[in-house]
Amino acid sequence: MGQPPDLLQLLQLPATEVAPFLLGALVRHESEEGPVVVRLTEVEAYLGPVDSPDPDPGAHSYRGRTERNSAMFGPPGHLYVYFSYGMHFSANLVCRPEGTSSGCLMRAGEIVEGLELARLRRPTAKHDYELAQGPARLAKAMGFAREHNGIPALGGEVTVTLPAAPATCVSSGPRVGISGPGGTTDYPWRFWLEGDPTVSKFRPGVARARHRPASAAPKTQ
DNA sequence: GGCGGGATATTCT
DNA sequence: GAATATCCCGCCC
Repeated sequence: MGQPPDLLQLLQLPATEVAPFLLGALVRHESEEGPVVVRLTEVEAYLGPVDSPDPDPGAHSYRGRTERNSAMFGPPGHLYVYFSYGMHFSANLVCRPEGTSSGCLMRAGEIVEGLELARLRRPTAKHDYELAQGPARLAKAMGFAREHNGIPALGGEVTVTLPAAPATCVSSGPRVGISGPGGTTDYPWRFWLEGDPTVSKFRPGVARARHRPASAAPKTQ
């Protein structure tokens, strides 16, 4: 028996409408090493390219389809897993019909099954609430990596199950780690379960001073 | 527990 | 060449 029709139907909608319903959802990944299940406590919504009805300057797909982001243009209910900062993976659940681009970034959650395996994958976590406290941590605890980009998430290796009832105590605010247009309070598309200890700590997406090669030092005159 | 800085590779300009 | 949907470590409260 597959998913209740609710979920696939829900995933036809833009991520901004889907996101709050994903709070409390269970995401199960059955790998060769064993199963791990996370209960989502924090997600972020991303919409589409500049020339779409819902342009989103913070979205990877804002400048159109590329090899990297093509999974976001694929069918809803699949994963978009991307690699960033040269070392981390993060996973999205793709929304809206094929050919359009929208997705929900899984930012944080509580590991509710497969704790031992999750601890092995995240040896630096001092507490269990840190195992999936952040998008790259969640992906690592779940075992999501490059090979999971574009695979179905509604059955098979990965399964998403909605909670019996939509979550209460949902808060929303600006997205994390995005600076410039699209990153500020104009787009309050980060959703989380208020008070849950597994929700990631926000660091405001302000541009911190960056390491720069000496050759790129600012001109003084 | 909160900060500052470094690390790392893929992408697009 | 520069930015990035981030995390970890060391240090300081």
